[in-house]
Amino acid sequence: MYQKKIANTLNCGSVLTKEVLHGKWKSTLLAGIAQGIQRPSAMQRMLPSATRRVLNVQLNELEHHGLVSKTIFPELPPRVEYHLTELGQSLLPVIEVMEQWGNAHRIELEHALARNLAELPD
Amino acid sequence: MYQKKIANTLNCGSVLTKEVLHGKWKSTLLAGIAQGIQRPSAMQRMLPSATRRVLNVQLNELEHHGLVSKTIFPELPPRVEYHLTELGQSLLPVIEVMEQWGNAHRIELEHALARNLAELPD
DNA sequence: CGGGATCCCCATAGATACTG
DNA sequence: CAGTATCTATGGGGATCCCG
Repeated sequence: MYQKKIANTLNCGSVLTKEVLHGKWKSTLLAGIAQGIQRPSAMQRMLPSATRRVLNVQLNELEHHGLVSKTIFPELPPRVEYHLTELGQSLLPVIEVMEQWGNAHRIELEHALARNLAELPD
Repeated sequence: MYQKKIANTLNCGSVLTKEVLHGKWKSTLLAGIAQGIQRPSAMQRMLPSATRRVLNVQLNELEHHGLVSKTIFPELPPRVEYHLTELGQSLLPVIEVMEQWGNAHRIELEHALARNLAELPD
């Protein structure tokens, strides 16, 4: 019988942070929401290569993790807005640090990652 | 990640950072190496639940990404040491920020992650 | 001691179609 | 416009065995 994957050692804080950010579009979504991109349709415009389903899945995860809140307006046409919670806002500086490090070392990183990441203009 | 289908948007720096840290044990490995745990056998002692193979895979990735350097001593018994490169050292503050955020919000996060695990499909 | 090679499971996420 | 259901498949990571 295949045993469940070895649980992550949650006593390591960085692993918790990685867990919360785990997902292909999460950091981008959080940054986008922080910048005012709050409606799903706008997010799709921001990330045209992400499917609606995946965005929904990740938004749901972000919501369940307490990083964003979801507001449904009972209108026609339907309107939904996502906002950062306090916890989500507290994560922004962390994303910002990651953002800066990634940008600062973009050249070296892209070279090293070149075999794994295809270039996409987006 | 799934770059063969849809490549990650590399114009987002945080995605680069996530790519580099992508892997179950990478942040722990980097922190360990920074603290002087440089030999594979020591890493296994530090992470007894990680298999040797996975540690090797992730160490190879870290090396390939330019975060660590590998030194092989042609001795008997064989000896190998990993050291942080400058790039790897520059990443330490980033991990530290993630570490602190994760620790600061441990309670809420563990609650949210546990709740997430409890949510099974109907 | 250190590092592969092989096999296998399942979580993430892509494509598509459908509902309200 | 927003969200869900089903299907598919890539690849991360676990177990195990074998080599220098």
